[in-house]
Amino acid sequence: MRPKEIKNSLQEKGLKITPQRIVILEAIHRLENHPTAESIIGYIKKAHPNIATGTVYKILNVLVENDLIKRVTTERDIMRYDAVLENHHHLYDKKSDAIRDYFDGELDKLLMSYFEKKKIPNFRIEDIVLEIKGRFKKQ
Amino acid sequence: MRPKEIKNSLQEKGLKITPQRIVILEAIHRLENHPTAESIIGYIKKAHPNIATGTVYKILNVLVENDLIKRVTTERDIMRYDAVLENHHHLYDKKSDAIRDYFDGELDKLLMSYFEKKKIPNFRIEDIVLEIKGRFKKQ
DNA sequence: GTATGTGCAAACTTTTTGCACTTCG
DNA sequence: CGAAGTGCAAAAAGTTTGCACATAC
Repeated sequence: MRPKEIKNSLQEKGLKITPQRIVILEAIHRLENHPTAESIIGYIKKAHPNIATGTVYKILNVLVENDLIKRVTTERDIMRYDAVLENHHHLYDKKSDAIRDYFDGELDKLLMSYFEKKKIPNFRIEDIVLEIKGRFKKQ
Repeated sequence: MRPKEIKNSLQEKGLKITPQRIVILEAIHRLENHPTAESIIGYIKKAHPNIATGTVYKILNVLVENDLIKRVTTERDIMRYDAVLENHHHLYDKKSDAIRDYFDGELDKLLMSYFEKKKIPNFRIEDIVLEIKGRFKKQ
């Protein structure tokens, strides 16, 4: 994602374009493996030591509320963030805390047709994300 | 789950049977909607006001480590627990914080056969849980 | 009796909040 | 210029830890 696109995405949501927001969005796009607030702060402070921790948290909440980033579901009590907005799934390593993205359009179609036939009573599905848990093999 | 079964499940794991552990296991089985530590503590303290908060957290960790309960994945920084051990999926309400269980053996078979054909490179799948996000309809 | 578990309070970690100051548009 | 955003420090929220005492087996 280029700087121009980041600025546009903020503007489209009616958010002011500030250096802090740009830097945080860039960091989440750059950092692999669904960073925590802590790792985003660590990464950013190298280049921008004056940015405040509280500001990072506030901005992360604003970005989530405006659908510019997503929170990743985990079993832990720490929040992690994802810059990928297209529909995708997550691979969770059972031993390490690694989480990787998994894209599979064929699977998405399969699920869509499955749930078109089989409705869940009293529930309107908007979105399905698979938590695929297992182990990464050393390559 | 009857008291006898709870005791057996602790015993099978080589854990000592204590009143605190029994009460906590009962609470998680009884409380709907995947309770937080806080709601478990609140529920328990009504009948057992002397049980310590720290003890509840320690016991929850022991129970998770011994596969007697599971942590539920959420986007929030609060841990929630699940007493249901059989394979199942979760329905997340986008507006409230409600999470309901969803059982679907047909879906499980479909996914199993799908991933038997289509392997994920460098990953060994152990378990698949669907996060089905949407809205509960008022009935 | 001894290993294991509990109660309590303090510490720690992560996130939120309030308010004066600053900046974007 | 005014609304929105930031920095800072304090507070809140959630969880863990250490240690003396208690209990299960």
